[in-house]
Amino acid sequence: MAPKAKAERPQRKGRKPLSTVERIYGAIREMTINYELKPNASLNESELAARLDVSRTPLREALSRLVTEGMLEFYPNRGFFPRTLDDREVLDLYEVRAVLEGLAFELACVRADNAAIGGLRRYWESCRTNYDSLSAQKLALRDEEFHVRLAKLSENTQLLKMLESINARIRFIRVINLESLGKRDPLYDEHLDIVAALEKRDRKGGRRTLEQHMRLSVADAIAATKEGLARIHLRRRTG
Amino acid sequence: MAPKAKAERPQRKGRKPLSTVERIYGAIREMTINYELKPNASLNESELAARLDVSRTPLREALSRLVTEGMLEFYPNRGFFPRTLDDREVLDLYEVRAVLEGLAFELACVRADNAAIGGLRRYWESCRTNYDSLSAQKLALRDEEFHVRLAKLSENTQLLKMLESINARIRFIRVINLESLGKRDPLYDEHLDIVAALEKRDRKGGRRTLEQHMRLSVADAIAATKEGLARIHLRRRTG
DNA sequence: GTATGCAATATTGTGGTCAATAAAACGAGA
DNA sequence: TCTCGTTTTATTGACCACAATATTGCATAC
Repeated sequence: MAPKAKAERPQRKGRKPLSTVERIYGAIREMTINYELKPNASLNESELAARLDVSRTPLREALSRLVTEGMLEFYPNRGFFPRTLDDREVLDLYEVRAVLEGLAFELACVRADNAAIGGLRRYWESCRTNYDSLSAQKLALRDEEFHVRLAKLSENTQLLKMLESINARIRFIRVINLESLGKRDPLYDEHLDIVAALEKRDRKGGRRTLEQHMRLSVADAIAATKEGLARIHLRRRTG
Repeated sequence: MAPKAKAERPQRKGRKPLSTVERIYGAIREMTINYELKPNASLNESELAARLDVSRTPLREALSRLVTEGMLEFYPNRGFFPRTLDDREVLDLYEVRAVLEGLAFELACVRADNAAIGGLRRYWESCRTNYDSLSAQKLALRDEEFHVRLAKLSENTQLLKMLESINARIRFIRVINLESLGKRDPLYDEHLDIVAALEKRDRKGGRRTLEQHMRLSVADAIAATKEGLARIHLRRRTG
């Protein structure tokens, strides 16, 4: 008999069944993003497995995924190491992020229709409510959401994925940065400026505004990582 | 006694011990890059494990790594699926790649010293030998090497990693593209132009040249993926 | 001939076990 | 008290077995 066809790919994500591995992958990802796992020290697989109530096999699969994502490092026979926080890496990521956002903006100028742009504007204007009393944490999430929505307008899936990955890795720093921000209005207005440029399809101008907006000074990066490390250390003491 | 310190991170990669997982990870990565695994069909873990002479446990860890890298897709209870080849994704990756290369170039203009730039020039000039008789495969590798070296001059590790990842994913397409190239001199000369711009620290001009150089037309992308799919299909019959 | 439900088969998911390796603790000698 | 080498302990590496799930094959009904 002729060889029978193998199983073809299932229909793309109707609804997610969410396996064990994917569940704990998300959980561990959140932990590393928030530096709840000691950076720079090997993490104990058995301990973590027990905490998550799974065995080491699926745990290691989840950890493996995080390796290529840059969340963890892996040393043979030594184990998985949560990433450390250093200003070189932060600066590097900021540089890449700025240029990717710039690309997203330019593509959005070309590809997004007015309705979609209107949606972005409405989203950000709706964030005006209680804006000044928001915690830095919440503000960071809304800011991130704004940028994600902008990126979606580019209609470039790969670009979106990379930006989301970078955003996750620098979220901790972003929060610290926003906390130290005295006045928040500039940030709010800059987003509106970006939307305005988008509406005018002003690729060059908008991109300039955006990349300006996303820049992180070396001094700020160093200060933020210093503060971040201190906070991680403190958290450890207090429990 | 005070709580003792946990194991700190080992000295950064003196030489790599290369564990089993990392070994097969690289092997499978190559296979997917070259589409030696049926795209769009679930791959059989037991079979592949036997072929690589390992058990399923380390195999699945390696496969998991490739998921976040975009090389494989994972569907719970269905298994791992080698990625398919579609022109939307190819175009997306090309767009991102162009802008990242542009960034690398600009950073290199600022950060690379003359000696390093000289090294890049010498590397590419050394590629002149037998240039026209090189296989598309070999040419693609040298081209990729050139771009990697350029990216290294940016001194941005994250950027370098992302570019390497993207390059791997589009290598197959690159080769097809290079094959259909009638005359190769333009490509060779463009690289020299880029080096020249770098030597002159001409950020804007060089970036323009570079992004021009890296562009892929929609038509070419469609043609290349079509050809690619045909080739994969053909290989299956004959091989 | 097509469809539907059930049985048989194949494949993935996960826990357990033990070997290999690294880290820690210990002890002898200087 | 420090250093070096040895023993002990802890942790990771990987195979296997079986459970959970999906896929295929088959038979019966319409």
